[in-house]
Amino acid sequence: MLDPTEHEPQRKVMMIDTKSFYASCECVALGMNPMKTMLIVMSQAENTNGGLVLAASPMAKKNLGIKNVDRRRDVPDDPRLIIKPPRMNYYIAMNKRINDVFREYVGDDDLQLYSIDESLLDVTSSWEYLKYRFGQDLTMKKLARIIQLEVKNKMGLYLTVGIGENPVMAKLALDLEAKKNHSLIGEWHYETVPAKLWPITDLTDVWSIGKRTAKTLNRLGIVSMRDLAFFDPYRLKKELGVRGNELTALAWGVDRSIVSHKYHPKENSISNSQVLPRDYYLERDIKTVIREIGEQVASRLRSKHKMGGVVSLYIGSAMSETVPGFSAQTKISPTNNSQMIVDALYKIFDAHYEGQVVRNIGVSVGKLEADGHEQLDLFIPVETNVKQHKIDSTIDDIRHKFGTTALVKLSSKSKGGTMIQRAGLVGGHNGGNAYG
DNA sequence: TCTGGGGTCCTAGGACCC
DNA sequence: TCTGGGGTCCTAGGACCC
Repeated sequence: MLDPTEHEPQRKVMMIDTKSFYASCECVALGMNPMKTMLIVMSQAENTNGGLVLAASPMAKKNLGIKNVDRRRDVPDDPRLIIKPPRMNYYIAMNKRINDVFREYVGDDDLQLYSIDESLLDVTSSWEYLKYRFGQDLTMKKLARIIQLEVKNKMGLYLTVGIGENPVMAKLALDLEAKKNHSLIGEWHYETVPAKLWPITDLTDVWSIGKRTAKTLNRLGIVSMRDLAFFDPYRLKKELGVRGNELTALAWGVDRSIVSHKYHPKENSISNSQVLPRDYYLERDIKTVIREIGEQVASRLRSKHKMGGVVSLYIGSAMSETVPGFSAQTKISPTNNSQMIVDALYKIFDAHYEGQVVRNIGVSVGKLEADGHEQLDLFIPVETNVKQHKIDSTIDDIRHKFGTTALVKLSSKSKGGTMIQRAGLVGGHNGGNAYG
């Protein structure tokens, strides 16, 4: 077979993440070295049995065997271990500083923020400039080292760098090689994919392949990435639809997307969800939490000046419950009004609820659009609409000034409410300030 | 894993229209 | 009516990632 990747884009791409990001940020805040300190960041929400490990420093992982998502009870009682609550806003600020460093090496168009601790850099178009600046013998590995050192010197953080000829290859190099190398750098090319990717037999190690997909592939007799690469692509397409095509490309390290052509995924939905601290038996209590989460989502919509046109509710049953949970959604006329969103949630709930014992509740609002031109619902008197808007804005003001707990509706103080315990959370983690 | 939380994308199938 | 086919919109559910 001729080289099927011969005509694929050959660019200079890096996927960079920060080693144990949250934990490392806490280490440097204490003036300590992230690679030499045993530290974990642990949330302390009521419903996680007193805490959940969100990040562990390399030494905490290595010496104490702590893993992310461990529970408090799994954490050994060791006097050397430093335990810190999460401060999302601080991590967001640190992430911004790191990306400011990246902008010295690539233009804005060639930088894509992938997650809170991962960024994609395409240095193809700045390569000549970079060679001029750092020497004609510059290589991607050398450049990775230069960037690592700058961030280490400026902020005390250690970067892990995956280098590839396209975004997905850089991501694979990061996940599958860089993290294991002492240099914290991994470099892949199309030619090295067979040696580095194909031997993998635990398919879930590969980005975008989860447990279910791995199982489906196994069922087709595919037990390694090599098998995947050579599996009949037409049959795979037939079995898995477009996903089949994506998987074949993945096995060859192929990805035709270009960073500077990145499409800006417009924010499509805002959601909040929680595992309740105990099983909920009473419909009234369940509805109280639905209202709280609905109000929280509505408040986030308003602070982003967005309105949502579809509301969805997810109810998860307790483990002991035989009746399954449900999720359902409904279209609404676009709004960010708390009462309208909660009303829609209640309508969904009433239509589907069959008395289940509940442990999980989620609310999502989608079809977002900019607010400011809200259609007034013709069936509600104008004054009511305006008045409701005023009430919501006032509540938001108070929450901004005094924190989320300052104003909790009376029913939240009943047994069902969880708002008080959850106050101050950002993205489900403790934001470390009044309002995220 | 007796239950973390926020988010995106894809698909199947039904309703409805031309 | 034992009737075709294409397109769009909508909902429920699945899968995966950080």
